[in-house]
Amino acid sequence: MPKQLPLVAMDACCSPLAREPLNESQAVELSKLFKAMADPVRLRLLSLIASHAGGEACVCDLTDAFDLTGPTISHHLKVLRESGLITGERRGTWVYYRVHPEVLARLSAVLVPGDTPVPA
Amino acid sequence: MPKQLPLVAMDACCSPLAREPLNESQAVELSKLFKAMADPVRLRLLSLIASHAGGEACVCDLTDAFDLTGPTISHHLKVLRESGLITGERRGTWVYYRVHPEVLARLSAVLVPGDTPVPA
DNA sequence: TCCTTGAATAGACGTTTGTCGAAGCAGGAA
DNA sequence: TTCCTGCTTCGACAAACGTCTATTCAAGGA
Repeated sequence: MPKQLPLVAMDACCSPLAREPLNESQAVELSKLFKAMADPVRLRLLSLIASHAGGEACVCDLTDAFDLTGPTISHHLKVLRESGLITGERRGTWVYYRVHPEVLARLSAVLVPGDTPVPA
Repeated sequence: MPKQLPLVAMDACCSPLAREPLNESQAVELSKLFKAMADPVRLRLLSLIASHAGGEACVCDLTDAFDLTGPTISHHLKVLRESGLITGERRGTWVYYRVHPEVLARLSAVLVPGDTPVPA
C-alpha cells in the first residue's frame, strides 16, 4: 500500500566485482542497495523480517525490538522499501513487511567471483 | 605502510540474515562493511582493484579512472582500508592496493540463506 | 644537497542522513 | 458520527559524509 517505488534493485546489476570494472551507472545503482543496508537498524529490520515465521513481520513487532520512536522505524522501512529490498502490505489494522530474497541473492552474487555471470 | 587498521571486517560476522535476527553489535559490525561499500566511487575502486591484472592496482591507475582529485581518491581508499576490504603496500615510488576476497565472501554469505553457517 | 613526483593528511564547506516531536491518514469499534 | 490505535509524513536539527585546496611526507634523481 505504500505504493511500491522504483524497484531499482531488480535490475541491479552487474557481473561480479572482480570480473570487470563497474561502470559509473552500475556503481551508482549498486551503491543504492549498499546504502540501504549501511545502517545497523536497517540491517536488524531486514534480519527480523527475513527470519520471522511466515517470512513476514508486522511493524508493531519491529518497533518493539528497538529503543527508537515509531517515526524513526517508519523512516528506515521506507528506505528499505524504496531500495527494493522489502515490500509492505496493509491487512486490516496492521502493515506487514516481507523481503525480496532475489535482490539479496543478486547482491550476494556480485561480491563473489564464482557465481552467476548475470542471469538477465 | 598506511598501517593496517582494526580489520574489523575479519570477524564480521553472523549467520545469514534470514536464519536468525542479528543482535545489535553484529549489526553494527556488518553495517561498517556495507557503509564502506555504500558509495559509487568506492565500489568502482574496489572493482578496479579486484579485476586488475595481478590482483593489484597502483593508486596512479585508480586516480586516472575518475574526475576527482587525488586527495579524494586517497580518502576513499582509506575508508576501504579501515573497513578491512583492501590493503595497501608501498613499493618504491608507488603504492599498490589489493582486495581481501575472504571479506567479500563473508559478506556475500550473510546475504543468502543457503551458505556457510559461520565457519569461525 | 635540492628538486620533483606520487600519495596521504589537515581543515573547510555544502550536502546528506538519522533522529525526534507534531500532525495527518486509514481502519475498526462504539 | 466520534473516538482510538497503528503507521506514515512533515519539518527541524545535529552529526556524518564527500569533495575541495593547501600542506606535508616519502622516495628518487640531478
